[in-house]
Amino acid sequence: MTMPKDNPYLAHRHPTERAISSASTLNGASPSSREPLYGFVPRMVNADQVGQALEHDLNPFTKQPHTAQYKKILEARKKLPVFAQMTEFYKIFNKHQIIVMVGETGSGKTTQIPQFVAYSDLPHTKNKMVACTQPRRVAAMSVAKRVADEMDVPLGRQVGYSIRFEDMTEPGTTFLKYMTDGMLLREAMNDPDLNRYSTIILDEAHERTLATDILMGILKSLAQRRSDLKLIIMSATLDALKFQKYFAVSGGTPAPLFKVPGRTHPVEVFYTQEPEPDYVEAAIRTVLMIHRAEEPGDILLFLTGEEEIEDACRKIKLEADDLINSDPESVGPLICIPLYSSLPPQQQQRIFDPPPKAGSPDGPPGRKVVISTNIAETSLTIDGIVYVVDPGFSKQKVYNPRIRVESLLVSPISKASAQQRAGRAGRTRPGKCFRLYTEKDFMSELEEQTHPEILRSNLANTVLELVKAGIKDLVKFDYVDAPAPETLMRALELLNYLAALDDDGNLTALGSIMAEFPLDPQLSKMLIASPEFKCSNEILTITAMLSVPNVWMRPNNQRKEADIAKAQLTVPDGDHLTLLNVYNNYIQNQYDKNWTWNNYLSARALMQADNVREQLKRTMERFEVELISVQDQKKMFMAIRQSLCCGFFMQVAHKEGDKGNYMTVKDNQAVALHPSCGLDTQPEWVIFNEFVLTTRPYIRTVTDVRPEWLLEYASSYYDLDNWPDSEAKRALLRNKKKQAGKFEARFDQVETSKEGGGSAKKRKRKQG
DNA sequence: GAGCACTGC
Repeated sequence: MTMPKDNPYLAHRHPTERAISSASTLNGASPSSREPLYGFVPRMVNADQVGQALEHDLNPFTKQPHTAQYKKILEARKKLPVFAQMTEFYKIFNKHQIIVMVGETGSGKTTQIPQFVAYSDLPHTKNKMVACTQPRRVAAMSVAKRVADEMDVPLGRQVGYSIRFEDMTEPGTTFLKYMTDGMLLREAMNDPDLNRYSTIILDEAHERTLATDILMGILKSLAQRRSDLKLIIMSATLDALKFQKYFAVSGGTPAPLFKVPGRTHPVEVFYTQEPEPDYVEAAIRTVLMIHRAEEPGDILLFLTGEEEIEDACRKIKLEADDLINSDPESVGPLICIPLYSSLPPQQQQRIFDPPPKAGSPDGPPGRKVVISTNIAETSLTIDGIVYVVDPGFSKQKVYNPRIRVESLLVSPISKASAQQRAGRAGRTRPGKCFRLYTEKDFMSELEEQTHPEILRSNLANTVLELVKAGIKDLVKFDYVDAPAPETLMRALELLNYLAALDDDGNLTALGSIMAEFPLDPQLSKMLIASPEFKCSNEILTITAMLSVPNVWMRPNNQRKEADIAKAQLTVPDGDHLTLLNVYNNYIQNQYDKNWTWNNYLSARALMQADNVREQLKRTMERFEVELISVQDQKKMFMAIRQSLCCGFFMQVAHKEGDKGNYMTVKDNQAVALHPSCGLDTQPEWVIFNEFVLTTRPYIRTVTDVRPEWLLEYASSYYDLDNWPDSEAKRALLRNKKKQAGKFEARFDQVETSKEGGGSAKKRKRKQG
């Protein structure tokens, strides 16, 4: 094995390595007056040494005396299961490059392991960092805050975090960094050797997010190039062996396992005798049964989506009120709290409200029921839950590479998911979990694990990031679970049509810039092309608006009012232009929350759009993508519609017949304009942002375009010779012929007419 | 004449 010359950890293999010494202390000084890290040799540190350093009066990283708060927190840390196994941890960590760690809920792994590593790596002495990734922003933030407190340092100095829109680190000072997995993946794209890190810890690896999966592949091969880099993969029990095998050393010996027990209470699991035909009805019945018959304690019910949840809330409330009225002596009051991601944060906070008080001083106590999507399975923990009701379903993303469509399907959950749900009942005391399916179905029908995201996603973005990170052969890339070859093919094909990759699959100059934008490739292509049409300011806004959740609110009881408000802001030429108009009005109204409220718009989504817009703007400036606008509105609208064609030429539909039926070009999928579409006519050609499969196939966020733009700005895709026959193809061929005729006619006339004259006429015709 | 599971850059 060859060692890189600048390997800072090679030193300890040589007698010249020096342990940290205390220049200021005299011989014979007592241990506590020495440097706290006196005698520490990087990666040969043991638990006794660390134990002493933790008890030292001085903070080894700030050289300041420890505060009283530090001592108090330290006592609590010592009670964590992971703390008791520090000796074992250092034995394994010092000896191996890659380790897999299993630590159940409550073990303290996320806060403690990175600190243990820091005491061994001593990254601050080598200008390195220890990184710990998290799948979610809030986790990265809150854990960093906790660890900064534990280490007695201000957040953002020695301990920091890095998430999109927020870098709370100080270069040169921060040596322990919590970050989102996506953020580390971005860094790997521009610095494939990740040289600033001495150890990288992937936390929650069992969740198998797309970014964590790709990072595992990248880090596995990086570990071979950088023998000084250590990796820790932290996961739940069920997946540990899979990761141990994946990270096996060259001889085939699995990576070593470091295991720490959790600290949770037992949960008793019950199954139904027979399968339940209607899981929502069964769930409501079970909640009421618990409320009537079980000891005090809050209930968590898992359902699949907003509508189901709101519906169940109403029904449970009604039934519970009936129960109380008929039997106030034995049934206490009950509140139902819905929980899903599109709820405003303020309403999400309600899950932490205490349960209602007893109706009378001697009456039965109240109970809280939280009805939640999967958000309560991983992202949010609610204390005080004693009963979990699990119907066994969730909405899951599925990707069909054949028609290039991602959609959401209600599907049975996995065993791992069911276990996670049950565990939510045992966080504060022993609990019960009611599964609304039979034990036999649990054993034989449920998959062991939820399919990793990489198998359920469109990979266009990921492929571009990987190519940018220098990974040449994506088919041979060492995936933990390899995606379907067709998924990769579809991604490569799209990137090639967008000119991000050349015909040999090499990154083009354009593709290299596209990869820098945190966007789908269609959007980044459109954005980069837009200065040519002199509307990059507007395309920037539209791109930001397309990158955030839906801005339109439509409350159940105010649909009519919401639709009227929306009509006021609608631009009939296309939904993309409407999005631009909404954003501009939002700015003109100075980000006014009342204005958004009165217009049935989501203030949260608009704020997010503004935030995204700023970030994208900075990237544009960095790569000198010019920011310009044409003043004339007619010209501007035309330019925007042309820019759209540069990115979304593969998402075009052609009207067939006069009944409003559309057919996507090339794929020939029958679709209809989504009812939310604001077009005042049914144009022959439209470009759409997304295809959604609900009650029928719809295209959503749609704008009127002209076929000649498609032929001109996406000539390689619209190479009609290779197309199967279709109405769209014949219409395109007719248009081509017409354009050629016009061109010749213009030649004959000598006098050329100005561009735009014809379009004004067309608009008049349309409106008249 | 609809509906956004959940993350992330």
